[in-house]
Amino acid sequence: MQQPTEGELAILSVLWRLGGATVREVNDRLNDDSDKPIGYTTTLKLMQLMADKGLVSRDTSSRSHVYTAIAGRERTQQGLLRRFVDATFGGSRTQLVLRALGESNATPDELAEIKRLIEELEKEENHA
Amino acid sequence: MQQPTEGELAILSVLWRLGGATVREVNDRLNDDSDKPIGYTTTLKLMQLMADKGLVSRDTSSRSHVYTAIAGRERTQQGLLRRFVDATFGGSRTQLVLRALGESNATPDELAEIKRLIEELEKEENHA
DNA sequence: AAATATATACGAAAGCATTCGTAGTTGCAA
DNA sequence: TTGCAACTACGAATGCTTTCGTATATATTT
Repeated sequence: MQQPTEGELAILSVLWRLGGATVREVNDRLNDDSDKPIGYTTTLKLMQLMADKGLVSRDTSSRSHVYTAIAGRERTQQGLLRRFVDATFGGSRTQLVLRALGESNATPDELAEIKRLIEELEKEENHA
Repeated sequence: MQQPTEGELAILSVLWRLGGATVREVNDRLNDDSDKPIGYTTTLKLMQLMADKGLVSRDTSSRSHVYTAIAGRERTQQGLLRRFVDATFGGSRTQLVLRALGESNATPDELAEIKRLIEELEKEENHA
């Protein structure tokens, strides 16, 4: 599965949230969040290209085609994360985490959740 | 300070390691790690553009100009991280961290270091 | 039925990063 | 001093993503 570009990722994010959506719906969502408005045909074109690449499927049975993400969210995030860590932190996920936590405004709950995960990982270590 | 592109970041990484370096030195390093060789003039051009953008400074007193990073490593990583988290994890650093740790091969030492950081952050929480 | 709104399709332009060819310069070695 | 090696400068080509204009078809409203 090919990695999405930044524009494609924005569209995938909407599809992950909505499940399935028309170009109109996606384009509206994109323009809700966004500063600079994106033209309808721009979104359409991008989604057509994504269909060609296999990132999304589409149901063309009604006039307004309904698109659905094929690319999985976790898998896609993992792939992008790998690229980013390689380029920016020399491949060290730990460095990334340290930098991310260092300036995050993580809430106590979030910190607790991360700590819990770490403790689980440590348990796995011990079992191995 | 403008964010570097991916190619520029690769060059900055070398400069951060070496302190100051000529185009030849940077190009050699890039081609050490890399699969696909990068032409000398390609690196030269990129570094010239970086000088224009203020990402690096250069000492032109000798024939081989010596380049030095102006962009700081931590600051640059922070900036790139923010962009990435916004695009890929909807701005949630916590999500990023959870995903990064979930599949990392972090060593026990690294896990311990992250835990230590979290505990420090929790202490700060309490003080506030 | 005619006018209007909303779809898809698609070529092409625009924007940006990267790559390279080539010209011209400077140092060094034969 | 002649020639070769290494350097800078820079225009231009390439490649990729994004954006948009326009043609065309299909629904909906008046």
